[in-house]
Amino acid sequence: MSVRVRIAPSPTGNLHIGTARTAVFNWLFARHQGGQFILRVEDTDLERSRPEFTQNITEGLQWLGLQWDEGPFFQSDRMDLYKKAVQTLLDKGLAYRCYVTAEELDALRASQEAQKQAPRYDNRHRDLTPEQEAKFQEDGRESVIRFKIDDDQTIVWQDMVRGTVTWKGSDLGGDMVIARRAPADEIGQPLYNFVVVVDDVDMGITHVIRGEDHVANTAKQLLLYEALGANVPEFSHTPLILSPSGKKLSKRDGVTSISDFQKMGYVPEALANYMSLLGWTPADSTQERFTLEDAAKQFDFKRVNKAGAKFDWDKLNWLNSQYLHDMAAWDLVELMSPYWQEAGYGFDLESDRPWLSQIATLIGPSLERLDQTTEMCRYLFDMNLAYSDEAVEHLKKDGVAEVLQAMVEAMPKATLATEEDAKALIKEVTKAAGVKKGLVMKSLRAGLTCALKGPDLVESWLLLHQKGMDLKRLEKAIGISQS
RNA sequence: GCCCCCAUCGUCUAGAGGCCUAGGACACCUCCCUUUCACGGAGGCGACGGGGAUUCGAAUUCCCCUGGGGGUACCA
Repeated sequence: MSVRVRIAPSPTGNLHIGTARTAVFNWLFARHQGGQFILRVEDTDLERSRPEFTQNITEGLQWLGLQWDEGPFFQSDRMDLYKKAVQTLLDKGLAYRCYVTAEELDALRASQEAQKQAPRYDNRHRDLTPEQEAKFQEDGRESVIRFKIDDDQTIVWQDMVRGTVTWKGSDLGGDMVIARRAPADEIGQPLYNFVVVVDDVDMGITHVIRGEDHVANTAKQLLLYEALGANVPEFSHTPLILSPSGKKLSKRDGVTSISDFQKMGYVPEALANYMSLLGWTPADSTQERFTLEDAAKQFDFKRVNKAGAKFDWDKLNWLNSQYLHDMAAWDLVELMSPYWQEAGYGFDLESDRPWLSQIATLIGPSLERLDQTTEMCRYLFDMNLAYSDEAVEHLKKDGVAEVLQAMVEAMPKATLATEEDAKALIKEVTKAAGVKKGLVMKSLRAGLTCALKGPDLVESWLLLHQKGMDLKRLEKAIGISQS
């Protein structure tokens, strides 16, 4: 039988990194097995689900390179199927209507808590007589539908990452609600744990791969498979991504949605690479950089960890920088240009092509995240750029104005097309002014780039020269130097 | 409270009884390259949570403790 897996995000927020990592594992497994990867949007919570989140999720998955083979399917389109399944359980006597009110339930929980007992439903309406039920209905009580859970049973499954997992029926909290409150002659909105099973069965899912936070759900769902008379899939519960403080990563931890990572200038290859490394290692554990395709070739749950992994920005940044450094100049230009545009820099992708490529070659190796290109390249675009304090301090030193003046005078007579040209000119001015070369270099850097740190000076100069920015900058710098 | 799970450098991890004086990567430190900053290169620092047990031999097996995490909805 061919492998079928799914990612089942809930559109109650943007694509979360935890969901994305689960998607990565599902995708890798599907590809490794030559199976199908299915996208199912779990929007049974009508209150919290929003279409823009669905869009964010699908775009994020595609951006990461996690293309699905089937879907997206929406649970909100499949309500009839679920209600029919609820009815089946009702008919089989495996589920029943429970008329307990929210207040009664609260009271029950409060007393359990007071006695330091685990909160659980006491199954009080499991065996209502027809007369009792009629009475509740006459009183106008609505009902939820509960699935019977036998306290005495033991639930066992072989988890592909955790091995044998055992659960006691009595630790499942009593008979579980599978459909929300509704008038007693209707079936209310079916709930998560139930619809998941109906869908996984209906869609022929062979392997359920999800986060460790779902283990208790799996125990409940296994009972539902049995009740529905369906084949049980394999389960894999992957370790969670933890915040640097060690807790399950949540929205509270700052950047957690894939679209935020994208905005910050992470490339999808790096992020996907990093996510797969969080909890999985290739057979050759020294191999840290790989594409999703390469990982898929050898992906195996035997090499997935059980312990949660803390999210480490440093390592992600490093991986991202590696992808950036290896990128062809023009590819990098295309990724950086949106940031330049946003900053209001003037350039033309067509006519400035060679110039832009040179910029990419120059700063590419220093780039860790794409968004850094804005500040890193500002001196190449912005004539109103402010001088750094250090640069001003240097410019005001004795002799600097003279050096710059000598350069300004020598420049119009020289050609500045190659590195050699620039170096020759520096040498010439250094000699004529009778100063140390270091002073010329530093002054030039301050005058030309408005800072004391930055990319290679000569290369930068050449780039500035092409746009006629060098002479203007130096003249402005002389003004500062003499003020 | 109750249930379940986990436990190797600061972090991600390799390790499935002798190959371990515990390997790699990130971070950090030093040096080299470079009259700047990065990049790159070469080194360095740095861990088997504790206690028992099994064994000739344990990071690797078992038990207890401790610590951490997850779950405990008419959310997903």
